Amino acid sequence: MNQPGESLRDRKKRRTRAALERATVRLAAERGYDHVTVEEIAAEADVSVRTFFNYFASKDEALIGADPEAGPRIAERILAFPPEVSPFDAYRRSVLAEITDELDNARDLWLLRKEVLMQRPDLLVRAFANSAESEQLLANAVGQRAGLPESHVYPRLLVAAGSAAFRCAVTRWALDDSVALGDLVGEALGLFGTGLAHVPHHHEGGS
Amino acid sequence: MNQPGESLRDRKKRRTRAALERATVRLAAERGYDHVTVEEIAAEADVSVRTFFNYFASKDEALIGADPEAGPRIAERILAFPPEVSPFDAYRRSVLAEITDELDNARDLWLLRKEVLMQRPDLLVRAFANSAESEQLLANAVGQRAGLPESHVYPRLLVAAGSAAFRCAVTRWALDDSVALGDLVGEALGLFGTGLAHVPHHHEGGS
DNA sequence: GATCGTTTTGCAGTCACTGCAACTTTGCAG
DNA sequence: CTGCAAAGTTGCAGTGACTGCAAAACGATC
Repeated sequence: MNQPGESLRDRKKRRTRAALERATVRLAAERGYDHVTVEEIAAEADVSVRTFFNYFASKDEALIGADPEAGPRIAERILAFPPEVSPFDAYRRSVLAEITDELDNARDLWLLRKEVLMQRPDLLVRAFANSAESEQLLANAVGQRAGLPESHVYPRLLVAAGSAAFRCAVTRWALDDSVALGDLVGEALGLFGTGLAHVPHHHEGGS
Repeated sequence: MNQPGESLRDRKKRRTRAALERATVRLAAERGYDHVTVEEIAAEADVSVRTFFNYFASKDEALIGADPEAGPRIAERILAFPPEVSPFDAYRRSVLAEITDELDNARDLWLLRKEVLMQRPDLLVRAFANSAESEQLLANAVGQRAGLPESHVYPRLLVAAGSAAFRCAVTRWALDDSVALGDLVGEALGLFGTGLAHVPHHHEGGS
C-alpha cells in the first residue's frame, strides 16, 4: 500500500504542513504578524508547538510557506529548455512558470500574505535569507547553461536579480493587484534584461 | 561648550556605539555568530545588556553596524550630481562613493565581518531587511532625478538592483579579497546597467 | 550646586527556538 | 492479527533575544 508515492503518513504530513501554513497566514493577516504566537498557530492547526518547529524552522518560514522543492523544480525547468533558448530566457520563463503554478494552487493564501507583507515588508526580504541553498542551485543551473565557470558573477547576479524582481513585484502587487503578479515579475525581469542604464519610457496608463 | 556639534555626551555615544559594533564583529569572527550572546558583547563593551538594545534593535544590526545616516548621505549625493548625469550613473557613483568611504574608515571591521558572512551568508540578506526606510529614500531621490511619478517601478528596481549587486560583490569578495570591494560592486552594477539578457563575455583572468 | 533633560541600568516578563527522552502512530512481515 | 522497527508527535526544561518600565547616574545649563 505504498506504490503511488503517497502513503497515509505522507498524506498526513502534507495536511499538517498545509494546516500550519494556512493557520499562520490567516492569523497573521487577521491580527498582525507579531500579535500571533506560535502557540496560537499550533493550537489552530491542532498540533503541539514542538511539532510546528518540526515542520518550519521559524515563524517567518511558515508565513511564506517556503517550499523546499521549489528550488529544485525551477532548476529542472531551466535545464529542460532547448539549447537555443538563452540562459536569461530560460531563467525568466522558469521563474514565471513557478509563480503562475503557485498562484493557481494557492491564490487565496497569497492574497492574505499580501496583507501581512504590506504591514511588514521586511518579512519578504527575510524570507529570501533562508533560501541561499536554492539560490545556489539556480545559479548552478544558469551557469551550466551559459557554459561559465563556477566562480563567474553572471549566474549569481541573475539569480539575485530574480529575487529583487520578485520583491519589487510583490510590493507593487500589494498596492494594486489588478495586474497579475506574474506579469509584474515579468516586467521587472524584462527591465533587468535590457538594462537599467537608461530610464524606461514613461507610459501614461498605470505606473 | 556645545558649538562644534560634538558635546561630551555625543562623543560618548559615538564611542559606545562603536565599541558595541566592534565587540560584536570581533567576537562573532572569533567564535562564530551564534556562539556569542548579547550578554558577552555588552560585557566586552562595558555596558549593560539593556544599553546594547538602546543602540541596536538586534544582534544582526550590531554585526552589520547599520548606519542610520548612510541612506540620507547617499540620497544627498544622488541629488547633488549635475543634471546631465543620468539617474543610473548618479546612483551608481553615489553608492560607490559611500562604499569607498566606509572601507577607508573601517576596513578592519569589514575584514572581520567577511569571516562571519562566509559562515552565515543569510546575515547579509537579513541586514537589508531593516533598511526599507533607507531604500525608500534612495528610490525617491532616483525618481526625482528621473522625473518619474512616485509609483513607477524604475527607482525601486534600481535600488533593489543595488542591494543585489552589493550582496553578490560581498560574497565574491569574501572568497577572494584581492580585488577591491568597490570594484566588484561597480562591476555588478555595470552589468545591471547594460542588461543581463546576454551572457557577458568570459575573460580568462579573474572570474 | 540645584535643576532639567538624557542616558544607563536592573528587573520582570514574553516569546521564539532547541535538545532530549518518552510516547504514539504507521508500515510491514511473519 | 500480532509484534516489531521506523517515523512522527509531544512535553519539558532550558537558553537567549528582545521589550516596557521605573529608578538611578550623568551631563548640560544657569
